[in-house]
Amino acid sequence: MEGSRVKTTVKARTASLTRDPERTRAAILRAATAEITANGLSGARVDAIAERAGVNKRMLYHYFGDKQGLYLAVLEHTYAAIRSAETALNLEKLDPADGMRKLVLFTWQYFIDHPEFLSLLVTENMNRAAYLKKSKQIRNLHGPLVGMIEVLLKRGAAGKLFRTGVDPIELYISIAALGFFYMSNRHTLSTIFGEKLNAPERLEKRGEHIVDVILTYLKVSEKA
Amino acid sequence: MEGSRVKTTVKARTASLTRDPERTRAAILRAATAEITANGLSGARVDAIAERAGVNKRMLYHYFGDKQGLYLAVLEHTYAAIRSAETALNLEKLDPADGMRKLVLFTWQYFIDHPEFLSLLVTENMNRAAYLKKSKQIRNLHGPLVGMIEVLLKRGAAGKLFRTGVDPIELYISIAALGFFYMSNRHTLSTIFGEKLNAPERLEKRGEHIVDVILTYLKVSEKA
Amino acid sequence: MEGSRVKTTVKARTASLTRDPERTRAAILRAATAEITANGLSGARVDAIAERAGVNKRMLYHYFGDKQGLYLAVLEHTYAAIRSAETALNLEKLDPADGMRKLVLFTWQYFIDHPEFLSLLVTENMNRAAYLKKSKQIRNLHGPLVGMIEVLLKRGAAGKLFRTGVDPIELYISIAALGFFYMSNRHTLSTIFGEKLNAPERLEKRGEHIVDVILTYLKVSEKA
Amino acid sequence: MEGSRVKTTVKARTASLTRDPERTRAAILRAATAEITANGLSGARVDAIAERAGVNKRMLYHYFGDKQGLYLAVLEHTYAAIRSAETALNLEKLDPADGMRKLVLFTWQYFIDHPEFLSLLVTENMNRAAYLKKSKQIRNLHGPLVGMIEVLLKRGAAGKLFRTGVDPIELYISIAALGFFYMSNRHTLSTIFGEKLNAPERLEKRGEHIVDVILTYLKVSEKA
DNA sequence: CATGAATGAGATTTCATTCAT
DNA sequence: TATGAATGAAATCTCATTCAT
Repeated sequence: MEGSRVKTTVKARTASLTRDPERTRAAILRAATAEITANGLSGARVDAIAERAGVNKRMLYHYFGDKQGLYLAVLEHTYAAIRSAETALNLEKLDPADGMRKLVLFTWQYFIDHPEFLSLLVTENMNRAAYLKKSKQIRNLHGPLVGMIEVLLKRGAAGKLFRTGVDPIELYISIAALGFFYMSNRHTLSTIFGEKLNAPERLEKRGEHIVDVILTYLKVSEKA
Repeated sequence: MEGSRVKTTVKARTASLTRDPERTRAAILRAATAEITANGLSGARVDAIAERAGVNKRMLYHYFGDKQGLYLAVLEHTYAAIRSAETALNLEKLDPADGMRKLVLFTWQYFIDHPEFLSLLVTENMNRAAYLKKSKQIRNLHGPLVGMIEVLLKRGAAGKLFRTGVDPIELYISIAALGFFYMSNRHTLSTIFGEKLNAPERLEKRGEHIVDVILTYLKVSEKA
Repeated sequence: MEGSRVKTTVKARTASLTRDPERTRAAILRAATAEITANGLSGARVDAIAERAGVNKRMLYHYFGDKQGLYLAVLEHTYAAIRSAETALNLEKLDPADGMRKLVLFTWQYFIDHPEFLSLLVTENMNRAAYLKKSKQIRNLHGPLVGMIEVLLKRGAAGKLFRTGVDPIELYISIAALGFFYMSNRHTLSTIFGEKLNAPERLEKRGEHIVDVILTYLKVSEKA
Repeated sequence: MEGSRVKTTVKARTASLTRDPERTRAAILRAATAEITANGLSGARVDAIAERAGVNKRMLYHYFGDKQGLYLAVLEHTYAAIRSAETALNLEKLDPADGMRKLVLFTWQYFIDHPEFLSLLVTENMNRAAYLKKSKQIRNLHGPLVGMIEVLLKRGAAGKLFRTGVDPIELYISIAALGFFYMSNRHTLSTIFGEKLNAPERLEKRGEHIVDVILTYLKVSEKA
């Protein structure tokens, strides 16, 4: 069996990574991210990771303990990246509608640019978030995100621009959902609908649609 | 490794399934669905499926060829179920807004009631829809769904109830997205936000939110 | 490293052990006993056991779970053998001195005939009896042995043949010690003393010596 | 597997053993003794030894060649210690019975105080004394011990205190056996008999028992 | 149709030892 | 002298699949 694993040709071991621990570690992490997001945790092969990274298999164990430890490192690294990018948005300087639009588009673009983030979330949910629950580092990362959205909503409501009573977590889940599902399920969706959802113009159109849905929802004063 | 596979106690082999081909086949399919959706395709164990089904391992091969064949059967069976349920909705008899509300709530409820459907889509997307592409049966299933939505939109636009120019596929993806993402990612979302997204009252609230978002979007005449 | 492992040529797989589970299980157990007693638990190789047994390596895991499970089975099997042989001695029919002589000589002869028993005890003590503690089966095996000795001592004391106040456990340990140490340490002892302790006439002489030491101790009425 | 290896926390590397060859060597030897006696030769880990010793792994190879060389050094060092302690007993000044008692008690106490000596003998016997045979140094160490016992026996026989015809080697083996087996097998013995053989008062009682057995044997004039 | 013992290939992990710095 | 990253070989264990009955 195992007919559906994704294989990749060996990365020409750039300049033979001798005696540069930091670089070796990073190479392993990068390779593991690629292999795990392509094949899932149980589908990922330690051999393949080592080969991709151009290092001896033994090194994975040296740096990360075991396959699970490596996965956890990948997870933490990947989560930290998006949350740190979000924090850099500086939405507080924009007016509420522009701030929200920026957040929505950023989120959408991030999903497009980082398919490994999507895959990893998918994998981790198949694990019932078992690893995520172990990582304090990650769990503490999300207060700022919610706070950011709360401020936008309050300012929008105060200026009579947005409806009131919106739950920031519910809203964020919707913002993420509209982009995440489209990207993470693009293979089956493209197949059943017979359209190339991956095409650049299609992606741009989708981004506008998401902004439209979210802002329309926020701007209307009365519930439907 | 393999610390995160989900195991289940053996299902009391109901009256020893000897000499009832149809029942044996169904038992295998049910067991395979459970095992695969719990652990993914590469995480699923043939032994575990046989044990769950209470049949001899050899039977899997007899009825389904190999693990991949079994997976394909599970996929087809699961997809056919939702599409057939949708067709039974008879939306054409309702007014556009009620019809849309019914479709949205049906979809949401279906995701709640059929976690195996979500898991299977997730798994199949990790496979880049390789199996789905092979199954003509499934691909031909989706014309009616799109047609159904198209009719609702046209009737709503004609009656000045809905905005015009809405792409039915884009809309369906959004309807599905708002529920799918919430459910499929509930483990990580619950963890990072520290809330129990699975609680019944939370699920009901989410359903209303989704209806709200979709109908608000459709009813507004001008783009935001 | 690992220069001191004991290897053995493959046992001609007698009549190819096809489809005879009981025989396969027994063959594995026999091979495991040989390999583990020759090399210790950590020195024993699963591959070597499979080869000795003439079965596929996979079978060890099929029948015994893992290497530790196999070791536990070996331990239980080996312990049960000596205790059952002891019970068959029927010492109650002999007069106390003859009974004691018989027990001592039996114990000594058993150690000569079953070097695997000695090796296994040695191995298990290096494990701090971790496996033995887990096995209720074995722990419950030793009441009869102590009882048997107690009866002999009482009858001997009642007949003024043996001294009084002898602790049966302490005595049994001495009986075992005088033979066990000689056999289990024969390699180093032969080396440092430059004598072949393994020679048959030497073994017989040792048996008489042990009987002499134990019976002299028991028969004397006053403490030295 | 490897569920039974004994691990220990790192010994605070006392003031970083840089540039003190003698100290480094001694630290390695001490650590190796601990690791090997705890886990056997094949169970001992080079990494663990280095960590225990607080030195770089490369140093083991520098000083001792390889793991086997290190083991041999441990063996020689440990054997030399007991033989040198024995020589210091000065038994020739005591009357035969007191001399014998002193030797017996010394041997017993030495086993109590030096569990690493017992473990090492056990390990070396599992190796069939392969290393010991290579070490002339050790083999030449034992003449004096036998001589010492011979003198005691002769003096005792001459004074009509001891029986005649006692083989000093056979006797020494018995003296050692009565203590060695009790200590080396204390884990399994404590388990099967359900008593704490390791308790201080139990150890003292055992010492008296051994003296009793040996002296009773020697003092009786007629064979049993 | 049904069983479950058996297999071979390959997965993860371990370990003594060497090498560049 | 000292470091610890790096290695290759080999160890334990897993898994889809086949085969004798």
